[in-house]
Amino acid sequence: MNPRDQHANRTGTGSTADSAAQPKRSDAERNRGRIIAAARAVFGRDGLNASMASVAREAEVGIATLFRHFPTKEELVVAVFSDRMEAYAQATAEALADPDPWHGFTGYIQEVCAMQAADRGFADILTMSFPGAQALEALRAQAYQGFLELIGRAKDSGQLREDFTSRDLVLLLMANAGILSATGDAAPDAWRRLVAWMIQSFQAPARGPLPDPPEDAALYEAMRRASHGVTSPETGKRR
Amino acid sequence: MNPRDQHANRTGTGSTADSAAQPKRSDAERNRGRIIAAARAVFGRDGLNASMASVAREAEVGIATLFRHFPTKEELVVAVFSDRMEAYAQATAEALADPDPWHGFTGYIQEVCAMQAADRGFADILTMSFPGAQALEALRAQAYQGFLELIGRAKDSGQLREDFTSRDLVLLLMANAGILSATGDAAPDAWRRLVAWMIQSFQAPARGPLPDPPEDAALYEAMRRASHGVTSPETGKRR
DNA sequence: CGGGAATCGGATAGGGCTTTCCGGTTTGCT
DNA sequence: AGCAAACCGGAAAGCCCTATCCGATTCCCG
Repeated sequence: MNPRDQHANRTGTGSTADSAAQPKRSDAERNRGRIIAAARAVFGRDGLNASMASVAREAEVGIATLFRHFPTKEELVVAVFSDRMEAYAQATAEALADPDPWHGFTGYIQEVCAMQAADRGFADILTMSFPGAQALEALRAQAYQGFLELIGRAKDSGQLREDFTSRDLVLLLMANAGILSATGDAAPDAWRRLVAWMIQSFQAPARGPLPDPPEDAALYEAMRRASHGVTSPETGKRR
Repeated sequence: MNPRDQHANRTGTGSTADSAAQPKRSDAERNRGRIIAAARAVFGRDGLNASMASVAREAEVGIATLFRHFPTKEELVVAVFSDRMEAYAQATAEALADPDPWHGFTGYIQEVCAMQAADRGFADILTMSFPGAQALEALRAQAYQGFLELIGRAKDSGQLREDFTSRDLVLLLMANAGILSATGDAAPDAWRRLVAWMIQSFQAPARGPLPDPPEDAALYEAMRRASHGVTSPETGKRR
């Protein structure tokens, strides 16, 4: 209808930033940078529930400018967190390089939880799934594969309980997100204590039986649902 | 100005319900019951973020009727959850009656976390503080005292790690709330696995040192802040 | 059974959120 | 310098939230 409606989706396939795909006007390029920087700050401080308006305010651009660059909130989230997700995936590689399997395993868990603590938005992302953002999900899958390898080595070395599952990391990430969101910056190091308790429990030998972990499919479903309250205002019942 | 504006605050001092303080009209009494029953169902299913409108809809009363009975959302919350809070406080008494200190201790933790899982609203309440609701806070304090006693006995029996603190229960409740809110009913038993991991880690002997737990004051501050996004819609930034 | 007061409940205020519209401004190229 | 295309950003639409207003209804008591 309106010839003005050709939203700028030439920047990429909707995934991460191709950076210099096509030269845009200088002010557009500059504003894109300001927006991403602002979003990084705001999401990091307030989590993914921060409003688009607050991002625009922080970036000192109009709200419409924000939506022209990122037609949907999810696209902004992907643009902002693709690099953190890369760091997340790469952390498994570094953990696998550790000669001590147990040290690599525990170090990885602590590192990931520290990343959650350092960036409230990233903490949300790790417990959500965005089926539409292939770039993000591919990196998550990559990290998952690396973690599986990490688990195998730690079990083989006899230092990780045999009944530990990759789903237990997901549970820990969800639990950690709960502590982070509850304590906020009133108790910024509280999460370390939880992680320490859990890691000591992961250590072999087992101290007792455990209830079965949730199915992979169930956890995926939960993560997929969680991402649905983010783009549009809270419906008042989800969660 | 308007002679009709004398909102019914004769019901009490603004705290909990005095129940049968003053005989009201039969329809008022009936509606109060419907509202509380509806709120119990809605908060239990959707958590404290459920809207007042949804409670009114479930109760099949007008929105104004709801607000006349409970002028603020917090008052409704207090009225609905005071009995659950009593059960919470009483659970410590039952746990203390257990001849095996460790069994009493672990049973209590599992019981409380199960209460969180069974009622999403109560899960929220346990990680929040409502300084204005003396009744609720008194019960919480009572439970806290009982738990301290439980801790002492479990430590004396040599089955609980010496470095366990009452604050660790708060952390566990926050972590559990995180898992519950993330998994929803996609993985309704996932929380049991977290609790089992944690309890096994609490068991003596210690497997290693732990980072210091957060200060009591810091946790209280966090719980106090958390309760602020509940009565009015999320501001999106909250300082 | 009738009247007055207590109670009900839809409409409304006022604010936040995401997303769209469109007149005004800036940019880059000639 | 000049001009068209690209871009900006405030205002507004549409939805959900808490909380209030006020005409219509119901209850209770004499």
